Amino acid sequence: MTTEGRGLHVRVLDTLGLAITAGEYPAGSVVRTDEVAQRFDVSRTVVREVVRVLESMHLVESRRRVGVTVRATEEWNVYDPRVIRWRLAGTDRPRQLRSLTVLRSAVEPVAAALAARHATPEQCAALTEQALGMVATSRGRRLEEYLVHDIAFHRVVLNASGNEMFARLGDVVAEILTGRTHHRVMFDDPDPAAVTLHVGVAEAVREGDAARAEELTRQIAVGALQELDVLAP
Amino acid sequence: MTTEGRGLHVRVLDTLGLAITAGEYPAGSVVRTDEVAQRFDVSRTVVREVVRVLESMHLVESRRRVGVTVRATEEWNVYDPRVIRWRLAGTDRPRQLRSLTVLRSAVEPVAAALAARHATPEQCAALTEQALGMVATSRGRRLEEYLVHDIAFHRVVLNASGNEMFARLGDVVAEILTGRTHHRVMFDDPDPAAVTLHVGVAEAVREGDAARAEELTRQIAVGALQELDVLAP
DNA sequence: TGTGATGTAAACGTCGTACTTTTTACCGCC
DNA sequence: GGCGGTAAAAAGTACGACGTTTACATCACA
Repeated sequence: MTTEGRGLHVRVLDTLGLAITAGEYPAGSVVRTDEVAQRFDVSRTVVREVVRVLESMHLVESRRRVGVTVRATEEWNVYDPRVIRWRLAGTDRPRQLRSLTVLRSAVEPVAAALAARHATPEQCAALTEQALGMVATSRGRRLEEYLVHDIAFHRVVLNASGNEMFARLGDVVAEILTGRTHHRVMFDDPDPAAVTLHVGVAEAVREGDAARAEELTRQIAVGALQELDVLAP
Repeated sequence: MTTEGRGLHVRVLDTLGLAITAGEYPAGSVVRTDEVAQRFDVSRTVVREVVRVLESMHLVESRRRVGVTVRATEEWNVYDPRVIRWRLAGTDRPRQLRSLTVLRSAVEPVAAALAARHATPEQCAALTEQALGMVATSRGRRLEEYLVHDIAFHRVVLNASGNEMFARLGDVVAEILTGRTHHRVMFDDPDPAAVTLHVGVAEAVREGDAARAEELTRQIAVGALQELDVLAP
């Protein structure tokens, strides 16, 4: 996540956002735009645009005569992809990972059930293809390849559900899975049971068996939650 | 939702956001900042801040030499509270309401189960109080009062789940319930079965019966979905 | 005639400054 | 000690200038 990219204000935004979500500025603390401008060596115009974006994420609140005050965590727009990225990159990554995994465990089973009803033939094919890919790469330390299929699989399910709110969680799931792979001991292959479950979901969706798709996905979710308990008690 | 409120840029933001989410600007169409500035009679500075916010919501994309282009619906940050508000106020309100209700039906049962485990005594008390309030106002065209208790009830459940992602959906649920009440024929009282279910959830949470809390909440969700089918086939 | 290099202008990006508005805090007066 | 007015601090807004990128057209050359 290099932040040097084009756009002067992106650098400031990323740095500030990361710092705030990491808790470097406790709730209620104030920042003055002039200070920020000076610190980053940019014009006040740029800072103001950054503040506007931070404000739209409910991370801060800008008030005259007092400055830009950091809001309490409970007010943040925690569904904003950028906020999620910042928090996953910050200090309370474990907590965040747990929250998101719980969300997954609630949403994905329902999404799978809907997918079983609405998936197009193309989506069914894609699902099977990704499941097979997972099988093929599930042994022999091919974790990176496995990850790609895993992410693609869950994305297809969420998209096939036909619900846009579900579909937009694809990035979150991708982030979670990526994080899990990269933070785990890289020597052990994926759980064979999980692989089987994925194949089963693909089957169930293809056959239009909503109940089974939901149940199998629920088992996948349970596995993900248990895994979290093992890693972070 | 008057938009005249303090802040010159809020007016522009609200107007533009509403127009975009309402589909007045098809995906790919371009807007020029100078045009907007002239149209709203504000400086380009203000427009640029608005564009930044719109950009952070993934509603638009700003590129040099071409202008501000509207993104496809699939790219929007549909979890942003403001985007939700705009869409609920716009033309595809029914579609949006359905998406959100499905999301609710996935999340709330799990949240209720978690609440049964984690709710504090205070939260249990609040839950019972709101449920009783629903009972008390469930007859005699007291829909507005009923609505207040209904919203408070679901908020407490989501908060008591202890999961911040769930907790942040409180506003969404409030929006849905409000919309339902105000768009329905105002003569019929709430479904008595739903009231009973709420009382049951409060009970189950208080007793720590996660399974029952989940099941009852699921029934509430099913009811909400069926209601949608009746209103918008 | 087709293809590639080149130039140009259009739009956003950034900056600095000046001025306005709101809100807080302080000070003096009753 | 309370009350009101005034001053200052900080964000809000405006404007004008210049920088930067890049789509598009034009032209040269094969």
